[in-house]
Amino acid sequence: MSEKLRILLAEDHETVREGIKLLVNSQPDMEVIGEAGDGEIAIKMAADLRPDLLLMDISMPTMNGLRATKRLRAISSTIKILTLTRHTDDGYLQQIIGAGANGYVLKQSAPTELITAIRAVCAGNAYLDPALTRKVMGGYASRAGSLRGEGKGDLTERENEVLRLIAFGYSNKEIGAQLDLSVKTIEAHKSNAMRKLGIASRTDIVRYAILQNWLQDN
Amino acid sequence: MSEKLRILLAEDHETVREGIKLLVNSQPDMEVIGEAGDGEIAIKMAADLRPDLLLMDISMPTMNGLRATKRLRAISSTIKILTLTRHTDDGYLQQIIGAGANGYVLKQSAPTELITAIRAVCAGNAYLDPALTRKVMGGYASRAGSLRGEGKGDLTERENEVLRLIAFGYSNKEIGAQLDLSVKTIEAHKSNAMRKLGIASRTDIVRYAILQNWLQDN
DNA sequence: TGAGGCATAGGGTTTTTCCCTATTAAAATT
DNA sequence: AATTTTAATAGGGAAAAACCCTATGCCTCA
Repeated sequence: MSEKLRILLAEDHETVREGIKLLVNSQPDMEVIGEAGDGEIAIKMAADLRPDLLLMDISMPTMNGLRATKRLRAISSTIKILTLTRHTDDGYLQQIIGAGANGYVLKQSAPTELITAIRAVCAGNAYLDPALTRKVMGGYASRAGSLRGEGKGDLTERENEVLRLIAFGYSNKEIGAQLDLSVKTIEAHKSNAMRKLGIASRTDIVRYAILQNWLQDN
Repeated sequence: MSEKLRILLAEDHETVREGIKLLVNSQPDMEVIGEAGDGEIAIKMAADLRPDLLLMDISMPTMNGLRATKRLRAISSTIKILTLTRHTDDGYLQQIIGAGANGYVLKQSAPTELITAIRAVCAGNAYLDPALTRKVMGGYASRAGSLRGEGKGDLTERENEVLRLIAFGYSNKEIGAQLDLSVKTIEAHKSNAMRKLGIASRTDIVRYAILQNWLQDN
């Protein structure tokens, strides 16, 4: 019990990041050894610095936390991943846990929650924000098995791109113009993506986009 | 130069709030004298504690920062208001300044930015995040006069309702069914709202909805 | 080497949106 | 009190967009 827990911090809002850093560093047994403002940089730094734990915001530009989690898991299975998020949605939780995260803390929660979570995860436990535990207990566990493994096949880059633009309010035609593709191609991507996600309406696309954090300011 | 600057902090994410508090309190000439997780509570506390400055997140539940700013201005014209936000959009900036805020800092900016802003605003200056200054200089100043005062008339309840549902991906027909109105009525509300806002496309509606924080998770 | 996923796109039908106009009631202005 | 403006409702008809079905190269992987 001599060394401090070495923590890598990935969060795109600098002010928030600084706050978390101060909080973590105020703990006697923890230390922030690096910071990244983006998922891509985060995994590079993780590969390099080999932290005990990567504390990561789920919604970051370029590479979001979900993809970054998968990517890092492919590189290392020992580095712990604790995700920090605003989302209380079950589906999202499912995804991130499935991707190999060790814990999930809400930004809304008390700072002590975060510290507790870091300790728990570093000790080898899974940590779920108490506000979410109930949800998970109530039904999701049963479905978890079926989701793990095959999942509902990931969308391709193009499909994601198209859905994102649709959610933003662009028409298929406008998207076609923007990507220099025929409207028909856009329609096909849209339709395939929706089939894959098992959704059927424009509102479902928007809902999906919200969960993916595509509809933030910019 | 004896007393510390007394700061009231309004921000709904507790982790973020704690971070900012640590940051502010780490300054020798500043002190967080109260915290609120919601706009309504914030103005009550402000009336009570009479802080030098209210540092407020624009996007909070119940009463958002924009409304809270207007409300507080009606109570006191001496308490400084510094808004903290993720939004870089000009229109929003316009609104919040118009409502009587003294400064506007982006969450993305460096923590020192925030500290600088607090000092500037408390000294009686207006403070705009450098990342935004250029935008304001480039064209908005000219339009500002016309906007101030009559503004682009607020939307009615119905109009807001319709725009919100449109942003969520519902078709005019679906909205009509939901509100038990004719499609034609929905079309009219939509069209009027867009004219009032000076916007022309579906994407503008989505952008507006994002700024209104209508498209958050739930 | 063949099965399936991916990216691309056309044809034709159905659905939705857009533009203009209209009625009534309530609110603001003069 | 009379007039003007705004809000909420809605129709008709033209234009645009979305939807459903089908199709073609191109890879990859078993």
